[in-house]
Amino acid sequence: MLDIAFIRERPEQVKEGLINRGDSPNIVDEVLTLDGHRRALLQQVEALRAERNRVSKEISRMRDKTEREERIAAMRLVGKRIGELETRLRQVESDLRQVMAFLPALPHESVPVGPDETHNVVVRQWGEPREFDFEPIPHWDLGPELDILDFERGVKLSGSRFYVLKKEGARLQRALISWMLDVHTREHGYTEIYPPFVVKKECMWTAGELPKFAENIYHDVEDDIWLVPTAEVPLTNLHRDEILSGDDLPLHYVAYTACFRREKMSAGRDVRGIKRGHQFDKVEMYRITTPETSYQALEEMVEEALDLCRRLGLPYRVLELCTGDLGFHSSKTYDIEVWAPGCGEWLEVSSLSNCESFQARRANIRYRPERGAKPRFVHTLNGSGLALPRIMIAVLETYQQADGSVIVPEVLRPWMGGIEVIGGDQAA
RNA sequence: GGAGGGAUGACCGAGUGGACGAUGGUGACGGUCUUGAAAACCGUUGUGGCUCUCAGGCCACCGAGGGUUCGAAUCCCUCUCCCUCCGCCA
Repeated sequence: MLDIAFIRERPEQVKEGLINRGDSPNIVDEVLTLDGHRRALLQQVEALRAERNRVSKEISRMRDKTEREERIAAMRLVGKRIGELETRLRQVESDLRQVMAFLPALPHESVPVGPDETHNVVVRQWGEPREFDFEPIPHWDLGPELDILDFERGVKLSGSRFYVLKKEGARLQRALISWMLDVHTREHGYTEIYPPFVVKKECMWTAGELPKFAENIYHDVEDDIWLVPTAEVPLTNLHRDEILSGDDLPLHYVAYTACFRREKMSAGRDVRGIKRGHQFDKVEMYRITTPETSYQALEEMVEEALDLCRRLGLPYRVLELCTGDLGFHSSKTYDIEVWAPGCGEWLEVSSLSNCESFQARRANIRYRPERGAKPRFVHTLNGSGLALPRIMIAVLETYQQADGSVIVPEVLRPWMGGIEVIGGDQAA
């Protein structure tokens, strides 16, 4: 959600941001028109309410019965008028809220301007893709051959885009999750959170998922409860409607959740393998900061996510998303991609965003810089640290051997019960 | 699932139609006193909106949303959440 006062004062700047994103700027004029109506009505209503308040107090003190009756009759008319105006005001306010809800976050000035993902900029790169002396095979062949990944039974249970992990496959995922959580909590200073995996509709709206992305989220109609598409949703809502003390900031949270997405937008794409399932696991980093420190925090989060990739020995590149590829609620985003030699592509394993005050406004999360000072909106940041299926793909494909076995990266072995190789002689 | 009780400011808690944005207490902050601290005493201690050069003015907010009324924290309706007891259960 954008600041209505800001839109009022700098409409051209808002329009420019929308155009750079590839959105229509017309919505700004719509907002300004509704805002004008709203304020005009509000002034009328408030003037009448002030009159009613004043006269009602007088009535309570009146002795003269006739005069009293006269005033009550007069106020009855005023009340009726107020009621009419309030009805119109409510309508205008709800229209305005509705239109505002579709306004995306404005891109930060440092974000490269461009229409689509072809204009994203590679800002960092690390590691060399491994040289193979045999033809590396994709994980959708590797997994079933090792008997750690079962697509047919996943489909039998739940339909397309579902799969079953077994044996060391399941264990590898569990090891990765535990390891990531341990690194973030012990070394990067995060507080671990285990949130609900389903939330109320309100939480989806707050996080910016609704109303725009309703068709991508599963929900239960009977209880109107929604399955989280990312841990970012419950984490954003953790401090909803709170005024934090300046001393509390910055807050660093890390949470593991399963994530559920209907993937209606990408029907038919990436159907092979575990790259894009309806259900996937993710460890999510989340920070709440002051406005002054949020961009520094974003760089730190990127570094923390890259730290994991380096320890796993996975070559990566970092993309700075251009304005046209930016997510709805983000002002600046970096994507981290690792190389998967089997399927031969860069896989997005993390997306790190500074939402500035966009979510904070929707969620009404503020902080008091110091005692007695006025509350200000916080900045919120989120980033995967990391997304499991794609890291699994990269690990399996990168560390595969000619005999079809997979070497377990050294950093993970303590979480794998000491298993060094999946398949081969040590097969469980 | 059944029965009952509740939601008021940072916290506790009073308030059942008119001077209540809200008694009182706790905490916090400032001050007096003190060598210092404590105690005691005095004072301060909300959020948002509209208007506005400033000072200020006005409006709204007592879980949420409607309604009754000249006037609602207070009465009515709907919803949400919490608690207690019983039942069921990983």
